[in-house]
Amino acid sequence: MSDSKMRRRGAATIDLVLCAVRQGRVHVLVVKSGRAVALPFRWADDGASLEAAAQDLARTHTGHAASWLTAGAATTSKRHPSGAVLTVPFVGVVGPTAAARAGAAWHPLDALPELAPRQRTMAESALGTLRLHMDLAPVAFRLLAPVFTLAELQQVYELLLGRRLHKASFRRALQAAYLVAPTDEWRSEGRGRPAQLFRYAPSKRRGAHRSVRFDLLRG
Amino acid sequence: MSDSKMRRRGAATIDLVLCAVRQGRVHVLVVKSGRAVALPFRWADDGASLEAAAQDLARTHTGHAASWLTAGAATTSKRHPSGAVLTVPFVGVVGPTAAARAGAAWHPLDALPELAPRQRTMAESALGTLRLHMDLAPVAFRLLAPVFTLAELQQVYELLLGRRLHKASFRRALQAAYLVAPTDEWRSEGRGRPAQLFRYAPSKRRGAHRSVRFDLLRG
DNA sequence: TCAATAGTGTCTGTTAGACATTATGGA
DNA sequence: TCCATAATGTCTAACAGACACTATTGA
Repeated sequence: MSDSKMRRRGAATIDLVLCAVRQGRVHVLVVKSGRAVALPFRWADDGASLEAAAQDLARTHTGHAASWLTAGAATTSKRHPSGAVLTVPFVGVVGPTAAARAGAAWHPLDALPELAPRQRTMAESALGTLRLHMDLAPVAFRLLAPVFTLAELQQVYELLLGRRLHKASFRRALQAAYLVAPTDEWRSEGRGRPAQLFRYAPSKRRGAHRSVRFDLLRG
Repeated sequence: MSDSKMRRRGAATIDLVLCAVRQGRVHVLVVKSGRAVALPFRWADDGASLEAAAQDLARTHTGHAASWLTAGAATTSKRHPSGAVLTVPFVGVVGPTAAARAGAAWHPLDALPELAPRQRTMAESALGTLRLHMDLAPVAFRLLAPVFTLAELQQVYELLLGRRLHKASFRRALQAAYLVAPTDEWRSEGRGRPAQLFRYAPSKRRGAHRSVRFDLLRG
């Protein structure tokens, strides 16, 4: 590899903010390097595409590729002594079952550990990035298992939007958007009536897929 | 400068999709190089920030800095023979009075000239980028002069959203959002009653700045 | 005057959100 | 049986969109 020679050719790094919902909160993946923690990052090799490199980061630390991924605005930094390098920040999501491998850990987004200033900024803006894309991309659904209850889906929407939604209105809007289809499975969660499981199944049929609107309030 | 040596250190290029509204249509700035046309681009110098470099591009070709600017997702390309380089695409807007300098020209976005495939993709996605940000950033207002009529503002919204809006509803939503303030100036445009001029003046006061919602249709 | 555009008040069908009720499981 | 959660029906205040009307200029 002839380390720094080869790798410096692209002169860019990939930083990844990988998000998942665990125990009702948004978590981000961090890697432990000695005593400190940091977001996963790597040098961009010349060969691979940037997105492939980011996916490789996700696979390395969780065993799963991100189920949705987007690149953010690149910035210059002085991370390397021999000159400025470009940092390309990625924001991705994985489902709730992806475990952190050795050396990595999930950390609540609303109580981040000590991070480098730039990485802290990236992590804090990740939620806004997800919110920005959730109307046009299936971000919320990629944070869930392939089948899910409507309560789980509503919880993800509430986490992304940062506010409580109204249950009946949420389901009406969902129905009007033709985004989910019921399965014939049900799941019993402790007490109470079992919930029907749904899957993500966007449909073009009649009604031209109105995007899900939520001015909804309260619970 | 010892050309390629110095400039290659960052190994990245800036591409700029600069947008403006002229004669009721969205235009993008292109530069003529010989017979072909291309989007403005330059190598990223080590010293300047990427955004500063993009602004420099705007100033070079129009004399004005972009009044709003955002960086998109970086991609790798093979533009340079000595290896892959990163391309950081910027999307920016300028007001309606910015003129194209010699060597550059405004071109309608809906009838683009022959461009390199990647640049064509960038230009075509620019409108989507503006639409994505217009709810959180004053994109629409930066496409206008400091003072403007409500008809002009509505036209910009219609261009960005790609559909006609309802006049009365548009103004009601605008009032509820506390985004504009009237001036004491009026402008007479040919026949008809003169229009009052407004300026962008977002306010936090009561009603917590509900973002402008438009499910509005028709004219 | 007429024509053209700006700006506003009123009406109505639609719907977000509140509320109540039924359904179905576990304890 | 009681409790907890799912799912759904009904009601109402709010509002998007339609429409009509007034206001104010140039021709």
